[in-house]
Amino acid sequence: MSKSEILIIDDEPQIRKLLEITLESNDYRVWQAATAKEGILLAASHPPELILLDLGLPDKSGHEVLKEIRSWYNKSVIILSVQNSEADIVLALDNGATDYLTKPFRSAELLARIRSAIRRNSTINFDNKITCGDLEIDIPARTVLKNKEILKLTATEFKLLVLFVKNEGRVLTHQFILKEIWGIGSQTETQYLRVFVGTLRKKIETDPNIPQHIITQSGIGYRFV
Amino acid sequence: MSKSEILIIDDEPQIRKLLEITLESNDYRVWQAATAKEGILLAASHPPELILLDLGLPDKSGHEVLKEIRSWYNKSVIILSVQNSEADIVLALDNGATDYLTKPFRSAELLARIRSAIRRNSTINFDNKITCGDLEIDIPARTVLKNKEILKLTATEFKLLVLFVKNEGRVLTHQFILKEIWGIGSQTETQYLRVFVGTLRKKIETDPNIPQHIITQSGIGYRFV
DNA sequence: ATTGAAGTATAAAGATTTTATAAAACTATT
DNA sequence: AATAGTTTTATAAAATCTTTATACTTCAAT
Repeated sequence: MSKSEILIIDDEPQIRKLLEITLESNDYRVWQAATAKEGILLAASHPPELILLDLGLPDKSGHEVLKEIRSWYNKSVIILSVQNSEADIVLALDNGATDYLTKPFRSAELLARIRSAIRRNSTINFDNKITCGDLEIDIPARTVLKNKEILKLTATEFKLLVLFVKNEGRVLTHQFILKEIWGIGSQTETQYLRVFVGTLRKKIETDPNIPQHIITQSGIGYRFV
Repeated sequence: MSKSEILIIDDEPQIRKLLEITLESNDYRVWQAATAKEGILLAASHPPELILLDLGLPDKSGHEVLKEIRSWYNKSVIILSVQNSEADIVLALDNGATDYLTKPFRSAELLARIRSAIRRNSTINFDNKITCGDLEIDIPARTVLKNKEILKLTATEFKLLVLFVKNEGRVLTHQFILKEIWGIGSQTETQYLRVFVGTLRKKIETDPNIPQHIITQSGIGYRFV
């Protein structure tokens, strides 16, 4: 297996050097950029497995870089930020960052988070057609087939199903699902979710009384299998 | 590989000598201190892989030494104490001790505890996926696999398991666990803990009557291995 | 060896929380 | 106004947590 490639976008040479040494001695192939412009170019010309992005760049804010990159790059991006910049971190996570590290960081932690982020890459499925047992979901066409029969789902039901399918196997908390489907501000309306899980089960489960796809985790949320 | 260094802080010369002989013949490099002051200085100037700390020191209580050391030292500290001093042991464990031994101790047990404590140093885990023998725990996905089979845990059982796993090898006192899971205010409800350890054992242990993972430390708490 | 005390394990009853479901009320679209 | 879809409300059922009761285990003192 070839080495995983990591792109570092950070303007501080010492940090880049430190990261380079740590990563190369752990068998990663490292690319470096000192400016936002350079970083975006490198990421585009040579998409790496993972990007380490400093938020404090000289020519353009890290947030802008993240947004730009995210329009075509869908692997992991870990944010590097100084301490006490929680607002920055929250913004970055909302813009699609995978994880974050605050400087100074211990190399054990850095490496663990990188491993975890890269592991996640391989499970992100951006295919437009997803098959899950007897279900077949075509996201752009907005159609769902169960045993080759077309199902009629409402907009919300479809969004919910796509969210479940994209996170197959994971337990999604009520909060998370509500945030994703209804937006922040509706995170306490657990009852919406119950109603829609109910209608979705009626359509996708062979026996809605014994759900095989949408599993309840009482007190936490749901898991799709 | 160089020898692991162990610092002994104990005022009794016979005990120090006994420990020295046992440890050096098992390929450890031994440092010694007879007083609290000396011990703290040595630990600071030359941080060892492990500290063996006697609670009954002449100049300062072992508890104070532990607190002081813990502000900068994050490797394992094993407490040496006389028998029937459970209150002392509980206090020390809550102050961050890793494990304890009551004098007189058998050298086989001493060595086993030391090996386990040193192993712990290197496996402090920032990773999100943790493997523990036949158990696989994915914290963000909130899933637990036993021999690749998914286990269904309730919210409280999962919290408890995560706490145990994150402190693998450490002795956790009842008080500490109750505080972490049920919050301060429930620290006297040891019975809750007994019930939940029982249900958790039923799910994660191959034979709940002979627990291999959650070990009872009578009068003190539990240890996860 | 027997007893008693302290600590532990387990089952099960009771209380509480969470979930599922139906249905009513509301909203937007045609 | 009819329709489809969403948001609320109400309530029964299920799951989980708390509490109680009881039995077991360990170990020191008689």
